[in-house]
Amino acid sequence: MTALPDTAPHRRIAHLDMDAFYASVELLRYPQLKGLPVVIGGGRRREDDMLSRLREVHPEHEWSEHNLHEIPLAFFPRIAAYTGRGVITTATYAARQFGVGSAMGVMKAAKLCPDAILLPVDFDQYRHYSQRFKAIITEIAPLMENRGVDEVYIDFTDVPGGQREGGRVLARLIQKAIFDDTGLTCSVGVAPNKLLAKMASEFNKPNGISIVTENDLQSLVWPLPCRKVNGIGPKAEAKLATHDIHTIGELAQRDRVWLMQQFGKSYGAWLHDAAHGKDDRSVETESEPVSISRETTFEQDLHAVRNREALSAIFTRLCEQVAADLQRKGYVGKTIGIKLRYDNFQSVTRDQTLDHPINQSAAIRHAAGQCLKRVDLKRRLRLLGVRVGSLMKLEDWQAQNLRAEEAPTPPFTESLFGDDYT
DNA sequence: TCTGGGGTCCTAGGACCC
DNA sequence: TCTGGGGTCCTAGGACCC
Repeated sequence: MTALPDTAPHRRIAHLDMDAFYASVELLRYPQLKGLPVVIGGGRRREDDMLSRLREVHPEHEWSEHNLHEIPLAFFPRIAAYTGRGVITTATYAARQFGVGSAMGVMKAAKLCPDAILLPVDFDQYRHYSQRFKAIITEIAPLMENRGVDEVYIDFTDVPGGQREGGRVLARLIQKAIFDDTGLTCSVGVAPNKLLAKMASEFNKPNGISIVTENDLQSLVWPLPCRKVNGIGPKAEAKLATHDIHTIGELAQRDRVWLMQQFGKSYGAWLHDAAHGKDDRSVETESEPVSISRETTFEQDLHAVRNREALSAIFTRLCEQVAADLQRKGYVGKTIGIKLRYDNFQSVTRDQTLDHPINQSAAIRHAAGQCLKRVDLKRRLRLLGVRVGSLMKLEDWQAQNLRAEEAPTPPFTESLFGDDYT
């Protein structure tokens, strides 16, 4: 029997979080906004056509994508001019000083910081930079898990240099490689698992690194509010507070069985583990989507009868968008559902599972139309959504179909399902 | 001047089956 | 007069995350 080498690597998991990602990408295009309060969000309907306005006012200058950095500040839209229902996606650190933060309504932010510049979201641009920084990471450390556009987990354990200084050396290398290529900064936390790494990446923002080991649990993690745990949201926080549990340390002191009685077997046990820094989830490099959906909040609330035509057109468009998404990504799905939100913000969903998976807009619209018949349409609506779930790869479905020698599903045509949502 | 859009996962009840 | 025990699938809602 051979002894384990005494150099057996410690599990080292990194969480990397881009600093104010959307806003930072915008600052690369518009460096003249550096240091100013800038807010990204609001979405749709942005009279953003700064270039055409500039060409009118300053025709002596050749305005193009190449001199965006010369656009005078006066030409940037101010948040105070905004009217609509959007929320904020990101704010620069200068804007955060005013108490503006993500998920806040734009209108509320306008009150807090009326001089802030409001830029619309530009997902294509963010996706582009997202792919770039992720490609840089995987060149250095191939085991990377996507957590959305601006976050990843990375398994440092077996990467050369990943153990040095607890991961600090590799974290610094990755930070530098990303900055050299994109000009963007990020914050990294390295810890024995994802849970702690996620918390650690927040310790030194922006452009920071923090290293956490098992021994740091009591000193660094236990004093934090429970809400800092990824998985404890506003509801759980409030319920914990009713039991006089405010910090992770206070949570850790509670009896496991008692937590399971109060919060349910599964969540209670998880709370107990989390408070003790336990988490054995691995870094997953691949994942298959479970559902694909599209939804939209209307500019004004709509009524099913009085705004029937508008609603019907929106409904059709959502179905077409979902179908296009499915086709582009190569999926079919057999659970078709709708979601709507009433003017009082209450949401309801209905869904229906078909015999066969589909990806055609007309078929989706037909099934979703059936779902729509099962909800109360007397209240005014503020949101409508269409979802396709129980997904499978189109190629798998086709292969399975051939094997079963089933008759091919009849082609769906618009004329077959011309009926609308009532 | 309230409160986006895209997801995942969990729970819980009922249907249905063996 | 008293009524099993799994298992899986479907549906609705809700918590949470980025």
